[in-house]
Amino acid sequence: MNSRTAQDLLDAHIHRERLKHTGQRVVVLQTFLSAEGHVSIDQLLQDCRKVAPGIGHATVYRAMKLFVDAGIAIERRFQDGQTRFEPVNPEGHHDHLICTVCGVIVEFEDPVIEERQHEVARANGFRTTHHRHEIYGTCLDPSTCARRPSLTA
Amino acid sequence: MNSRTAQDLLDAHIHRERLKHTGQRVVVLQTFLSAEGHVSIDQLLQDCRKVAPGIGHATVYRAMKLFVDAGIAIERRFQDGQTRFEPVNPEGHHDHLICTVCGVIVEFEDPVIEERQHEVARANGFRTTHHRHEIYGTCLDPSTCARRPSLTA
DNA sequence: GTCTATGCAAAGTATTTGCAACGTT
DNA sequence: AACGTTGCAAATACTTTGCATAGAC
Repeated sequence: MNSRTAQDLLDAHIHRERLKHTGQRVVVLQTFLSAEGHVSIDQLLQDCRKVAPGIGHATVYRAMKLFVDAGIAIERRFQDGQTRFEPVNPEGHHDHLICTVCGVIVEFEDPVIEERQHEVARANGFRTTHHRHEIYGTCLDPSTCARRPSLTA
Repeated sequence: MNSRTAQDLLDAHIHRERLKHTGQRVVVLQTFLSAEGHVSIDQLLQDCRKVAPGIGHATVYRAMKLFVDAGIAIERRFQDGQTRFEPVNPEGHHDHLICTVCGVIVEFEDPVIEERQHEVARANGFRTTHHRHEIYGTCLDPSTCARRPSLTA
């Protein structure tokens, strides 16, 4: 999602809910959009403080919740205990491949799996709303893998 | 997994690691095995206390970690913040369908999806070790769905 | 007797909430 | 002026850890 769309979605949501525009929300939004996907609150807070030193952690939590409501961000929880956020992708969702050694997160999307999930749900008397699919493994190329910092470090 | 196998695995692990057999571990193991899958620590603690009133929560946490190490239990985290445990299934793993209204958790296993995951991983230069796949949706049958207590309630 | 396990309380994480001061409209 | 927002601190929820005592071997 580009900065333009995100800002429009936020404006619309703020107007709809009778909320207010604030400097902090602009900072959190810009920081969030310029971070590479899958940012943790902690990382986000640190980055925001480079621009707005006085910003509090509760503000970042509250802003991210607002962005989720506004349709700008998606909340993700992997296995490391921290909630991470990524920008909504208007062209559709994707799932994740995660290396347990170096922590790199790769996005994927597979129509066969998507299709099959709906069939499985239907066969069990469910209507699918969303899903979570994470494949854990290790990078086959040790040279690039070993150099990246681990997710759990 | 039956009680017999679980006990054997635990005995083996205890012997291997030079640990000790204790009454509490027996209680937690029996309680865990007789609970239907996906028990939370909290539920487990309450159930254990029916049999052994003095048992502490730390003991249950420690016992479950031990069972995971022994290959008896698997740790699962769904979206509700609590860690849940289920017995290891020796015939292979399965994934989950979860109703967001009533909270019922149904297990599924689909060879097409399994196969496809490995291909996706390979295509991205990964070797799969494990994965997590949860499909969220709603029960199509409202009569059974509405009667069950919600996961998030 | 040695060394692990237990129960309690305290500490640690991640996140949420109460509240007075502040900023937006 | 009215009301949502902020930053702080306190509260909450879940899990882990320190420590003295109890129990297994």
